[in-house]
Amino acid sequence: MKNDKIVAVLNEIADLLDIKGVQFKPRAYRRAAREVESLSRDLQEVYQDGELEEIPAVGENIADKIREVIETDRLEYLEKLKEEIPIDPDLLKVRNLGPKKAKKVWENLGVTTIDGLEQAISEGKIRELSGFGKKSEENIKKGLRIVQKTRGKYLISEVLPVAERIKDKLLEPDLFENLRLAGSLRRHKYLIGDIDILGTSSRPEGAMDFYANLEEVAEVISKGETKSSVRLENDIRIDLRLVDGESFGAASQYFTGSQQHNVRLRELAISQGYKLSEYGLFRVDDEEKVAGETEGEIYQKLGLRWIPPELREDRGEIDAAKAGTLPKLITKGNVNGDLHCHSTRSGDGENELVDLTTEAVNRGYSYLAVTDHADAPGIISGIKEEDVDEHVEQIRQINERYGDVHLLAGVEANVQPDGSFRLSDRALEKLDIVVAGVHSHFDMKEKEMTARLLRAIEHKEVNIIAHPTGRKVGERGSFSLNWERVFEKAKECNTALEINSSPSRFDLDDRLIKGAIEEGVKLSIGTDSHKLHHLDFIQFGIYLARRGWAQKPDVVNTLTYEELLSWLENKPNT
DNA sequence: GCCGTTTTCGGCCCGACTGTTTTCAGTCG
Repeated sequence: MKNDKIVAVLNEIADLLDIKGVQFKPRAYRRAAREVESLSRDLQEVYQDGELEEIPAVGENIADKIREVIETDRLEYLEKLKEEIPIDPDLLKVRNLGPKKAKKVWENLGVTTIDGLEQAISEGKIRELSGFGKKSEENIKKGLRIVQKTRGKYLISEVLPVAERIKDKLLEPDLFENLRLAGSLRRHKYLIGDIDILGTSSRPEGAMDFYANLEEVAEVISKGETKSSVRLENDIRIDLRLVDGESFGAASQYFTGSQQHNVRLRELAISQGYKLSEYGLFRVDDEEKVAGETEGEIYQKLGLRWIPPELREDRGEIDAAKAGTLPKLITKGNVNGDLHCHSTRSGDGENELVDLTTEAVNRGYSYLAVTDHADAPGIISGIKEEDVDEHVEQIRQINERYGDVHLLAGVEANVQPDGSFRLSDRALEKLDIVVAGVHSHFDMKEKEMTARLLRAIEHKEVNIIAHPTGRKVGERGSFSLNWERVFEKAKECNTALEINSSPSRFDLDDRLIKGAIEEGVKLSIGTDSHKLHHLDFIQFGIYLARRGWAQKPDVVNTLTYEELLSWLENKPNT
């Protein structure tokens, strides 16, 4: 996909213009970058169809620049800017060093990189610059440590339990009347930068003191009466904001974000003669407050339905809220089963069938698919052709003994480089469900990889494509695929694409989910469980689905057992 | 540089905290 590259180019232009001190243009470039980022289409095709300028926030000038990058793989305008300002874009990722200060260290000290900044600090040069001092140096030094150590992001699966625990602790001594997790965590993004907590307290000073002195706190970054930030021992940062009860809704709205959503909302408020801040919605004429206690009344006063936090990304949700066409998002209660689990039959699986059954019943599931690895190169003791009968028989026996939940006999078959499978069609036919996934040869060219996956999608026994992009979070990128063709084929063949809920994968991601749904493709939420507690990952898959605007009918494991069986059998002949 | 129930020019979100500034600029969210 060219989109990522264009997004990077546009953001880099914005950064450099910021450093130059240019007004407003950086904002324009950033908005365009955001719009391109949220496209579910490949920019190459938008370009070929001559529709670049139909992308919101992309006008004549930016469209020209996108064209130049696509055609020549370079951009003269950016190259000139970089010559003029040779600052490495990574330098701006250092906290406490914004465009103005970056410009200063560059002009006065010739610093253009993170390494250069580190050296300038160690030589004591930073504190001598005008506008800088000992404290500034100290803060930049801290920022430097963070950027080098963590690159700043954590998985929701790591952060959510921490946030819940801190919130519970804060509630213990009766200092807060209200507490709510906000920010990207409330929007259920899978990567979280920091934890935002919002509260009300009649004793703000005591509340802030208690917070800053929690045993988990390693460092107090800032501390005021309404806002304090700390860093925990594990380096995660928490921002706590206190507001009055009558502003709690406005503050919830504001601190939940995203920033882009908020900017849009404020612009909408202005166009209607209002001013929106974290304190409430105010009429401009007489500064009268017209809403603020709940989020709902703010959206309502602006002529909108309340928007679920997962959708607040400026991806069309405001227009949908205006038109009353917001999706009715899938919920945990809609999910009737898990369609990707491993048992001890997979070499790397630890779940006994009996335990899986019990756990499925505990979760109120009607069915659970046992999709053990099929034999393939690199797979430890996968199911071979001659094991299939035994696998099926074992699951049938469990089903006879425990009537409360239906186990489905399945495999996770490896899609070989040519798109075929090692198990014969006869073996696959015997199974209730077949999940197919790519587990090797990740670096094929887009054309070959697309052909490989299309062949798997149209195989008459394949029901679900597992972890369709192959990416592993923080480890391996997606492989190259023509998504329009994948979506088209998946829809035509009634093959579902998986939302793999395992934190190491989170694949598909929200943007591709939205794209798939728009093309009419069915999705399946699976946990890829190898241990019993992995079954809980289903929650993260549902979060992802919600962020991708998924509704109940889009997801096959919201079907009842009978409906699911009929879906599994209803594969058109291709 | 983009955009428009403020339309083809004149706007572009808003506030808290910090530090170095002696009245406010810079950064962040």
